[in-house]
Amino acid sequence: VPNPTSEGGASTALTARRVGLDRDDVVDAALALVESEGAGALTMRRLAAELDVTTTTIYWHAGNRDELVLALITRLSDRLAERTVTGSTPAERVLSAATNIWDSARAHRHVTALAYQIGAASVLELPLEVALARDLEAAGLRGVAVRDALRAIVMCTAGFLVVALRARPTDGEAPAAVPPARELWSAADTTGLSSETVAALGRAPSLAALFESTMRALIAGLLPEGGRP
Amino acid sequence: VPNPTSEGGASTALTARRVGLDRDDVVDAALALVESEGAGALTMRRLAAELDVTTTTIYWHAGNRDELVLALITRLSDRLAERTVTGSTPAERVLSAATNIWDSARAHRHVTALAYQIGAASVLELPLEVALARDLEAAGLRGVAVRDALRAIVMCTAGFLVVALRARPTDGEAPAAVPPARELWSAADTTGLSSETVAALGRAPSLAALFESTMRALIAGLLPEGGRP
DNA sequence: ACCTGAACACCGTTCAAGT
DNA sequence: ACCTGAACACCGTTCAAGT
Repeated sequence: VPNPTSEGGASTALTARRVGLDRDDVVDAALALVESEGAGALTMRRLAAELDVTTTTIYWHAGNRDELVLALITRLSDRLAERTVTGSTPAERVLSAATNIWDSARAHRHVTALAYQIGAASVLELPLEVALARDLEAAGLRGVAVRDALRAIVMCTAGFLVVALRARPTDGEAPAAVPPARELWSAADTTGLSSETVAALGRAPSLAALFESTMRALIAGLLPEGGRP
Repeated sequence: VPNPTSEGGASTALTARRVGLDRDDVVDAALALVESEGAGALTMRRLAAELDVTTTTIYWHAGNRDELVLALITRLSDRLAERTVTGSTPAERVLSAATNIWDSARAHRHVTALAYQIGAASVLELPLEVALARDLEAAGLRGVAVRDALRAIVMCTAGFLVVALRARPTDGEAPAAVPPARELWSAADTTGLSSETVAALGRAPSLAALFESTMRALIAGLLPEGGRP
């Protein structure tokens, strides 16, 4: 039986062989690993195996795990295509810029979830936040008013994302057996609430639809004259 | 020198001594550990040491770590004092109920952060969410409209909380060296943005003040006639 | 029923050593 | 400069065994 790996080529020394690995290679491999299998798959040993080196080689090129994770988030941020903002009214354009953050995060759910974990979400989203700031200025805001409106929009988006990005059972991450909303609300003391409302509270809303309507309400309250031209 | 621990009392067998431990004792100790030192301090060995037993004893009483964490969150939820809702207009009362969630989460930051991690935030907040639902109905909403307004408010609050509850360097959790907003925005490509706005974006906002103004804007957009009586 | 001791299969990280 | 091998101090979890 032929050996498919490490066959052919000048057989060099058994130990300390030169692999020709780059820091970029390590970060790229780490990013690919997280994108395909989630943050839980990124262990130093697993990554080393993927690159066919020892764990210590990872440390030499990319530092410890925290540094590696930050590097991989920055790498994706650089790669992230600038999304275009559409809409004719200020409110519509701001909504579009916010939706870009929402869509981009869901398109890279594993890395985004990891970025949230270590508090580096704005490192990842920076270019999209800049675009949002521009349309906030175009809507008539300035200085701290832009800052406050931007942070409000970004934070509310983050709130939607923490539930949208939650690891599903199919992900392998095996989330704890937390009771679903239906069980929670049927067991709660809901005296004073109409049964119609209690029933509705037990059903999960459509996140995408709720995100849009919430953002519309929020943006209308944030922009001068509700963002109408 | 006198031995301060395990001295005095009938010296029983060296192994398999009856400790008289309860499942409640284990969950209480786990809760106390997380409240005082954060989720990172909750390891099975550490908890066992705290209770002066072996790790296997924890498993026998409380199951694995996931079950234990869920139990500890449920325990705190039961203990959480019902907070009173104040205000005369519907909008004010809804804001008060939302602020209760915000305040309660910050009063129990470590457990709340843990609950968010495993997606069990609404287990912890359930009583406060019920109170919010009541005032949403009092404001004239019904059924799915209550559900959607409640989820919007709760999710936006969650977004603020993920940054408010972020582990500080003083916590021992040693967060990764993610660059502060100032560095981020001064290095970003901010062409088209006024320098006044760029400077503002580099400074962190007051979270508490921003939470209140954001909630006011959101609630006004969510309630019929903006929540005015 | 309640608890221990030992073990298994993992982690991140460090350090002396090789080429 | 670049990489290995061995080790340290941790994890969660299981299992046979004790009383």
